[in-house]
Amino acid sequence: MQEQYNPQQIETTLQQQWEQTKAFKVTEDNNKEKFYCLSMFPYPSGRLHMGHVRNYTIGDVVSRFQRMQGKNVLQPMGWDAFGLPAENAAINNKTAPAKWTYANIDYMRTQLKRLGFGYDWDREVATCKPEYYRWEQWFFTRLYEKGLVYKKMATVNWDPVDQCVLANEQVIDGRGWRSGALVEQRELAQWFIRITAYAEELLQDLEQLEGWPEQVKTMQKNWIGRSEGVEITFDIADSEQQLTVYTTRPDTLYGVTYVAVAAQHPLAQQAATVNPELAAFIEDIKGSKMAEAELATMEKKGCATGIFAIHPLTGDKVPVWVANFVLMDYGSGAVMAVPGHDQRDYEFAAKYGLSVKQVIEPAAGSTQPCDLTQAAYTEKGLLINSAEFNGLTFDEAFKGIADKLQALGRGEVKVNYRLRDWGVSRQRYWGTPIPMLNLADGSQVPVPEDQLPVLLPEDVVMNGVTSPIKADPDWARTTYNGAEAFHETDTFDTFMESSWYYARYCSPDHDKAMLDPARANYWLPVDQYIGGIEHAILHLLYSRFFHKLLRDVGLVQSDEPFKRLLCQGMVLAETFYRETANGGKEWYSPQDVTTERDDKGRIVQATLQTDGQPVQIAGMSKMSKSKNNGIDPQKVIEQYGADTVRLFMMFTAPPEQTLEWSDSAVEGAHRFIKRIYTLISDVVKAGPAPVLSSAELASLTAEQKVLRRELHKTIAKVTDDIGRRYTFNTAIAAIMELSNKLQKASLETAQDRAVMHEAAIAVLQMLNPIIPHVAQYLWQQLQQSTPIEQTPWPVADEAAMVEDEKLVVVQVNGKMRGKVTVAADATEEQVLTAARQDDNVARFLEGVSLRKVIYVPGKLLNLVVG
RNA sequence: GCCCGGGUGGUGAAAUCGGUAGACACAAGGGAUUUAAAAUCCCUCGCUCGAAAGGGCGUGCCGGUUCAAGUCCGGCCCCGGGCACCA
Repeated sequence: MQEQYNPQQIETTLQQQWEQTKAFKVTEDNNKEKFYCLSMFPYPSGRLHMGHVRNYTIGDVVSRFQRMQGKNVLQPMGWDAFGLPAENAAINNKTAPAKWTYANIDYMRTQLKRLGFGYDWDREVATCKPEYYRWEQWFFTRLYEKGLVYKKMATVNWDPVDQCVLANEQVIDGRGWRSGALVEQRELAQWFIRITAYAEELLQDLEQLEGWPEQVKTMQKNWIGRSEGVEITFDIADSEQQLTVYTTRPDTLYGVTYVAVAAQHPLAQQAATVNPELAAFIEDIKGSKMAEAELATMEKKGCATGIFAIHPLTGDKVPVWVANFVLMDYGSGAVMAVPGHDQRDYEFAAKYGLSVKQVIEPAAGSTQPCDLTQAAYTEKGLLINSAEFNGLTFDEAFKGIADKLQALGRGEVKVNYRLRDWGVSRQRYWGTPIPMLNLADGSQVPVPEDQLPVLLPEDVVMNGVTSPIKADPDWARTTYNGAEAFHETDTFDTFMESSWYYARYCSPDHDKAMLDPARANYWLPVDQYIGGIEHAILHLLYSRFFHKLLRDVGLVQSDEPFKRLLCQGMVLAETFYRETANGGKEWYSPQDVTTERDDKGRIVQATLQTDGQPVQIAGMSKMSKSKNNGIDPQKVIEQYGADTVRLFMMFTAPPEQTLEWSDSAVEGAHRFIKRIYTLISDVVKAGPAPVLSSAELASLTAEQKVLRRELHKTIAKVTDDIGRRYTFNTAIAAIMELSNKLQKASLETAQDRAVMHEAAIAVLQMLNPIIPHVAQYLWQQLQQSTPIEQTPWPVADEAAMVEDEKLVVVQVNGKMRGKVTVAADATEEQVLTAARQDDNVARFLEGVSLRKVIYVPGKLLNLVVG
């Protein structure tokens, strides 16, 4: 055994062994319980960042733990390889997106291997390979045949200078990121998948996801946004036309004083042809961005159309306005406005001098003041000014008004969802070509199955504006039934690829179908999925949707893809900057900055290493390129080894919380490994240890018994912390406490050594999922021949944990005044007697009478006095 | 703006079902070892009053429930994630 801990040597040696023996390759085995542990696959951006390291360390710890529980564990890895950054990098580096992506994958794969993650590398997938995306294309054509795919006009961000579509991310302050031109909204025909057809099931099935965080389920529920309301038809005055709105507050129908429509609404468009002021207004609001956040915070603007709608119950004429907060893409593109009982409508009415009508008055128990000169009254209450519905409650009025509208043929009760269909068309190159053909007559058909895949050319030159497959007139040209046809040149949203990769890992080599059902159904659903909270809605909802689609075409049997979900927090680091001459900020990497602390340990000054001059301290922030505060995992591995990085990640914060990078905490993690190294070293040096026989267990000294009790309590806690609670930080803390005690324990007698040996074995096994390299190395030093990851997890011995005494806290009026040690089976009276004998407790009982005694057995005694 | 989280010592955190607030670490201070340094080991460490025993205060802010509140309830402030074309 080497005197010094040498992580580089230990880790690379073991990693080579794992690679050569394919130590983590798995196949289906019906004699073992399966466990499918999946971490969200990375986008191959160039190098791993700390967020990846954290995500994959958690996954690896869970996988290795489950393996030691005797399960058949599948832990795969792959690449979410299509996406926008590859196109940008290709332009900047004068290369092709494919070449850049493959180079990144190769580099990042070596990084993952250097971290010692136990992946079955034979299952690796990259979504940009035809072997992968061909099945996605095939699946899309199936969905088309099932009527779940359709084409419609939808709005995109349009850069009028570069003549290209921009992602929301590429629009900065309303301008194109490259051209700086004011972005416009433009309508394009795009493909949609009918996720709304599954809205109800996606909502209902959240209930079976017991292993999901409540927070994520709530977010999905709100996103789907099921509501019950009434769809109401308004006639248009002096016209045959009609206008449809949806409302969840039909009880306020008598309070409607105007109707608002989107700029693209047919009525608005029509009115604009004869109304120059309206036409100018519509032109003006075309520039606003399409993000919902933008929409909600922007100034509400409107313009009267001159058109009037007829109130379906009163017959009154109400004006129709165009408003910038009504979107054509949502619902019918029109809303009824009740300024008396909706705050947005109220503000809009106030701004444009529209009338406000009160039709609800507060019911008993109302918490909101009702003063329509100040604000809308938005609570549900009792109806007034509503003809025969006066005096009714919300529920009564809902039904009464809905029934009346229905009888008049002017409305019906309808369940509505906030969820919108999934637009999957992207006007970019580096993605899966959409497998549809445009025919001469303007219709579209799916690419026939025998012509799949539609290949994306990889050897291309990017000009930064037009997609190479759009720029090349020959790429799209083909034939269909002997006639000329053109391939769709849009590609899929990259969420398409990430919506089913978890299933492809089960049979990644299958070339006859999307999945091999036998293998897929052995492994699926995923038992534990781990990834960032930023995916709580979109990716996880799309994957759940895809799983149901896969089920409905007969490829999988389960209803949900991920049984249990863990959302890990972000990784933050300190940020430092200097103001530049033009008032901007130049950010410096924390790795190039030296900090000084005051005597309380607070950072008081930071200087740049290269020039020794001070920099501004700007606090903790998510590791990012823009703040230049990313810490390169590679450097840390070179300095301390992969085990230290893994231990730091797991110890410093619970997995779902944000984690703050700290160089000194990394040092601390490294020190702990060195202490374990020394501890095992001492055990090895102390000489051979007998196995503890039952006779010896009976003859242990008091100290040995205490040590064994600590050991087995620790085993119980660590097993619960890793296996059930996923609080790896407290599991590690418990092992640290135990090892602090082991360090002080005697190794003199054979029996001492036997107890210590038992503890050393268990400590290494418990640490193995977290720091597998050094654990295996030390394991070998203890003359253990089976690789540690193949050994069963230690089991806590109940008999060893029995305590004969308990510490009971004594409170007087809820304040801690003393502690008494009593026999484990002491009665309440005995504890009370012991408490009264405590000097300090007695002091607080003097001169007052005991009114009440609360006793929590074996834990706490509260004496209420007065 | 809407939806979802979070806020505890100098710092990261712990307290699992309402029962000792601060486990385990980091930083800092003191000491041992060393020719010296590194490494290692030992001690102190929420604030405050006190020589000590011990007392008072303390989990973002205000209020409530309870024998007992970091934990439950109501209101507020601040920070973070998502908002449908970043992944």
